Amino acid sequence: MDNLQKERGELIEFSGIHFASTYNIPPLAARILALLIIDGCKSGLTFESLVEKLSASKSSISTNLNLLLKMEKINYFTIAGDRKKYFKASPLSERLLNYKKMLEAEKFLVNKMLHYREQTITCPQEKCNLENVKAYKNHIEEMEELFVKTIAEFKIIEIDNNNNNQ
Amino acid sequence: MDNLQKERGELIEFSGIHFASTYNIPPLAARILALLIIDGCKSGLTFESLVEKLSASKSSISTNLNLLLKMEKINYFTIAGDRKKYFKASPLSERLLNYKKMLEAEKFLVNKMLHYREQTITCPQEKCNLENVKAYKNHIEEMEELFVKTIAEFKIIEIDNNNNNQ
DNA sequence: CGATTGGTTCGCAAATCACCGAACCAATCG
DNA sequence: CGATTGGTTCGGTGATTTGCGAACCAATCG
Repeated sequence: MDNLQKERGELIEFSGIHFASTYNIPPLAARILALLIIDGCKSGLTFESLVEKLSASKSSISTNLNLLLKMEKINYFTIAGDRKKYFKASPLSERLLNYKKMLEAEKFLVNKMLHYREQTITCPQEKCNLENVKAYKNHIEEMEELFVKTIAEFKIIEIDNNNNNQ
Repeated sequence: MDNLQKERGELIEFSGIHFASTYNIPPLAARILALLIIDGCKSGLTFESLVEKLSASKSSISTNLNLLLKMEKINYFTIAGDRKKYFKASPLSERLLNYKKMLEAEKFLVNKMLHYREQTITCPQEKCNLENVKAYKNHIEEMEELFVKTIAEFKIIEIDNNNNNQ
């Protein structure tokens, strides 16, 4: 019981650090995201509860919530006759999309590199280098395929889950 | 000819931005890395030439070179009877390793999350959530396999290339 | 109407970062 | 030996980031 609380604390802390560095977001935004993933999965968390749980100011919570919304890392829903917004983390499939975007950036770069290299081959060593870049590009494309496949699978699971819970 | 120079410039600029954000390194470090990938692939670049080409101070170049060395994004070799160090970007397989590390961090997180969730199931919706996380974990493991496979393939190509060029 | 609630916006202050110049060190050269 | 070369270390500074409080706004309540 007490142990579970400790586990929860560590989970939030670690998630926070992880999100801050991989998504390049401020620490508080990362902590909000972590909290929404861990505690907000059922019914979402309100603005107020985030202010309390993270003991941060209203302004900081507001700014960082809007940042996360714009990044589509979170979303919110409302209840009729209730002025509050209930925030939730985006489904896991969104997280996969993020990695996919990183791959796309890498692919774009590799393509540019390839185009440049093709025009500047002057010695056998550079030819090897070219082959290397081509192999790297191949790998990225393989990864991309796997991603597209998995994201599709995932979306189905998530829709299914949603239907079961309504 | 002139066009090629323009392409080179754009390539360096874009690579710089990409590396700075995906590796979380200072702009200058990112530009050094970009330059080493594009110009340094043959015979490496010296400290001096980096200072000139990037028109940065010796101290900044020194600091950022050491950062990149520590991160294993670059390496250097020396030539007998020459005090200079020749810096090169690490082979592409190193870049794959970086993505693998990110996956590992994500896996670690998901495992923690899973362990916590298993202890806190109280309603059917949470059960769905658990299934979701498990599916996500599966995906990560699939990706990891693909990585291990490709990195191995890559290492072979690289060793091969090296032998051909000696 | 005024009071309350839920949330935003706007400076501002503290902390951190990125880069610089100058002084410095260690190895080699003449 | 002193001069030069290749590179490091240190203190500082301007720019950026992160979070805060206070004032504010818009919607609802009594």
